[in-house]
Amino acid sequence: MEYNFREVEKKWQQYWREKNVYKTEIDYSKPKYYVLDMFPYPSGAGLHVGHPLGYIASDIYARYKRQKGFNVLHPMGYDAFGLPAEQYAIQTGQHPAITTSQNIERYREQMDKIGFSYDWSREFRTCDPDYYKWTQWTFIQLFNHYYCQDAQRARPISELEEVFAMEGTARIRPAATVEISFTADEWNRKTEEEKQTILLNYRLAYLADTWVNWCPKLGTVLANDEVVNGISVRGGYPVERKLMKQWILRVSAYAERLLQGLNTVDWSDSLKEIQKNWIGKSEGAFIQFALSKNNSQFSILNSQFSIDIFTTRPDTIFGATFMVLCPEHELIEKITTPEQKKEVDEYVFKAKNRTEVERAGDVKKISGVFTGAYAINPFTNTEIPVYVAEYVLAGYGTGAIMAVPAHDSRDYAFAKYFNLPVIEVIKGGDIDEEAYEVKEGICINSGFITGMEVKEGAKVVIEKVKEIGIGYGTINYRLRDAIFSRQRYWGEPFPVYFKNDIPYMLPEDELPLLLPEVDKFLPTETGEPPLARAQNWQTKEGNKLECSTMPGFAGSSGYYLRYMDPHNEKEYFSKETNQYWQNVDLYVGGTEHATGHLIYSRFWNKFLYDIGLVCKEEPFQKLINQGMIQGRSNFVYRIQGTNTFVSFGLKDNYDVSPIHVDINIVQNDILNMDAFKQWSPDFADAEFILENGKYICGWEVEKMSKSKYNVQNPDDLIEKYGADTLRMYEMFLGPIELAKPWDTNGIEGVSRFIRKFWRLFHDANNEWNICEAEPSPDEYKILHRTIQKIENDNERFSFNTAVSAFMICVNELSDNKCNKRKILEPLTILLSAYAPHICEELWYLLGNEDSVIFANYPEFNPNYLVENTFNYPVSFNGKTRFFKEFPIDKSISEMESEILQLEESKKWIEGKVVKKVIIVPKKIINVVL
RNA sequence: GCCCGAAUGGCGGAAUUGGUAGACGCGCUACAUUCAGGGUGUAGUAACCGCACGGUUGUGCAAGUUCGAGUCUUGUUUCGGGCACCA
Repeated sequence: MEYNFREVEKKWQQYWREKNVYKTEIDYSKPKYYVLDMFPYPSGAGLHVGHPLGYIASDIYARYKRQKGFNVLHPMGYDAFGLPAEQYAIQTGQHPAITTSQNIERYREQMDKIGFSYDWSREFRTCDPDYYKWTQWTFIQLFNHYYCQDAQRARPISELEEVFAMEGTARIRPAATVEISFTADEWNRKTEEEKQTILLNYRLAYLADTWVNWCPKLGTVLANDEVVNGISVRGGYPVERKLMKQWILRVSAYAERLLQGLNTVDWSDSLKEIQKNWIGKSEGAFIQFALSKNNSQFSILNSQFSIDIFTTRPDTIFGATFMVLCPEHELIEKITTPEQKKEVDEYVFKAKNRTEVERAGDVKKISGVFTGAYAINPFTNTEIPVYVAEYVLAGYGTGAIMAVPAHDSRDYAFAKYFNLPVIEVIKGGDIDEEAYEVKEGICINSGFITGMEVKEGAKVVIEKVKEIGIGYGTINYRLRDAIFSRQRYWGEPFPVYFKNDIPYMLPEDELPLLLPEVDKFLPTETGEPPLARAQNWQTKEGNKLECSTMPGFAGSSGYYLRYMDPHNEKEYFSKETNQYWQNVDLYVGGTEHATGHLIYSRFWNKFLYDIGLVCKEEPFQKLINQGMIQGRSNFVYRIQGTNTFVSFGLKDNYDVSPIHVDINIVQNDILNMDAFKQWSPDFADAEFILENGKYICGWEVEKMSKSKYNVQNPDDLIEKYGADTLRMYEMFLGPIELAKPWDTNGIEGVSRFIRKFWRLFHDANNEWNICEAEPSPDEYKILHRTIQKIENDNERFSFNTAVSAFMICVNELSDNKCNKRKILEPLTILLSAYAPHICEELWYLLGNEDSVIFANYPEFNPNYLVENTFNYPVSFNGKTRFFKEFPIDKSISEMESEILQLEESKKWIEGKVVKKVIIVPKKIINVVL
């Protein structure tokens, strides 16, 4: 009988579900392996073929690892809080929880059809109170800790309070929002409120006024990685800058460790590079420039102020001929002279109110205004003018710079525009033409560093400023703190209440703080977030609760930990489960999370590491980025003004316009003309100009989208070809990490392979036909070459070449008409990671249901001898099967009786009667430690 | 502008350590089975010259190292990705 994939796949999926074969428990007799996919946000559109690509790869690897004797944790869940469900709720009034549940149901259905080996008993959603309780709990811990820069780790805030009471800020260096100092006496005299306000300056989760990306259309703030070119990633609305009181995570405190940690993980270089750039470490100096006392009536006042700058080029300080402040700089109003005030105020007002889009729009346009004030270059002792300009950013360094026009192109352009002096301080350039921006060379016109190499000069200048007491060498990071408040409904409520406007944490035993019901999912009339609409949104004592909710990345930052112990009601996860599962060994997902989720998660994990909750500092040991699957659109060509369509090869002879056509009515670029006529009433009476009797469509690679009619739904492909074929074809498309267009054309090849594999076990009349004879050396050779190749490919995640190897193997066996059990049986195990359904069925037909697998040494090839062997139970298609090494000098019956006497074998086989013993090459299931 | 990565037939892509380039699949061509279609099987398929034996060229482009380069070095072009007034 021909292979009936519909029946077989349904049968085994049901079997796996009913018998819970993929349920995973801690098992100290086996080494652990944790394979994780980036869990999906369940959108209304369901899965398209791009989504499962990574899931299939990780599933293959998980199954492969199980065969190798590892205890594999392979869970799945949903990132369920988020904007789309809320936007939908605003439009329709339907509660986001309902939309989310429906979408999840659809996702689950689609995933089940692909035959994944997830342990679904561990599933949870980030919107489950049982889960977000621990998101809230972690937030409280962040609030209760500060970052000690000397110890390079988080410490309890209570320790800081003790130090403050004993010796003030004199000797301690906590990471802070603003540098402040006070003595123990001053601290002890402060009121409780004042103390709490000061502590916010140090907490890892703190509340502060900050410039945020405000999206008026969405009515919420967004994190930097949620904004691209001044446009919101979700929805594509303009984003502006606004000063607001927000919860913020002090991610920047971990900048150095986030950077160093990259050296210890196995990620692609490009991904590490992205994170490195995002963290943006630069070494330089912090230097104070005193303001000149000579200018105007502010002279007395000015002597109190200095302009603090950060520079990576202290060696060029002799060329600093002016200074620039960002428009947000607090010094501006204090130093601007009356004559300049009007102009400055206007400039600052305009700059502050410009949206990010507008600002980004004219990066090249030079603008700025003189404040009337002068600073003093501490080394040349000359007065240099102070400007305000947009090209200096508030969020980086100190928001002020010393401008060295000779060696910085932006300063150069600014100096030329305002006619400011340009002093060359590094030899080699032509500063009449352009700025000479090199990082090496000889210093000139530079007082005591003249003649030195640039690097040496920088060192000497740093020593000198330190000596005078106006600065020091320092390291600056571009990584900014993460704004953690969202003015939305569908997110985790903060476990925070306010007393006299000071925030306090709820007691841990009152968690979870449940998301309240509201009448509408919109902000209130007074502009407060939706939670302000909730009845009695206050504590038992009547204190006001926080109305913002947490952002999408809150729930996804620590979800991988919860899978270890998902039903624990007392803890996030138990120490024991964390000790066993440690961290994620293999994480599979898209690069788009490089500067978002993957930074936040690492931060989250490092914090939990500091407080002793997790045993590994890095959460994801190896990471694979599956490439995006692009769409492959098909086109028909209509002759202008007619309803006649020209085939691709002839279109150049006519004046045609291309029209997207649904890829579901095109096969191998050949249009199904009848289906086309039915596709849209517009085309009902279409006529065609054909080539060789066929209508050939054109094609192009584009983003997969509904409007381009190029979305390929996995369900349709499974219906037509089966899950095993889909799984193998997605792998066959190309290297997992490469972006590639989806092209259904090749799927026939894999489908053919599956049928061919099936036919190996059957005769010409499709009757079961397996031969028990001893295989020939040539046949063994085919098998063992394949085992070797697949093992190799699996280990280096080269799934596309592995599929090729299977095809070659089956072609060769089929050429030799080889239907020998001893060849096909091991192949079935080998292929089961890729095509689990057909292999499970064949295994069953082979009569191997309750079987013991023996591994032997193939006699003909000593290369397959492996020195260290272990007797492990192996898991194959979810069922644990006993694996025992088979010495060459014993007969099968001898081994059979030996194994049946073993206590362990009875345990492993769970009381089942062992019917038979199967011999396979040991390499397939050997554990290599 | 800066930082990564890639470039191989009509197409997707192989080539694991510098050692027969083009595996495997799609598509295409021919033949067999068949009323036909589908399916299956067999043979061919980088380009050029040649009936054929065979020969020449060939991994974006230009040089170099080497007995030998798709692979290493330098320069260059194009495409993709990241960052983007980051001082």
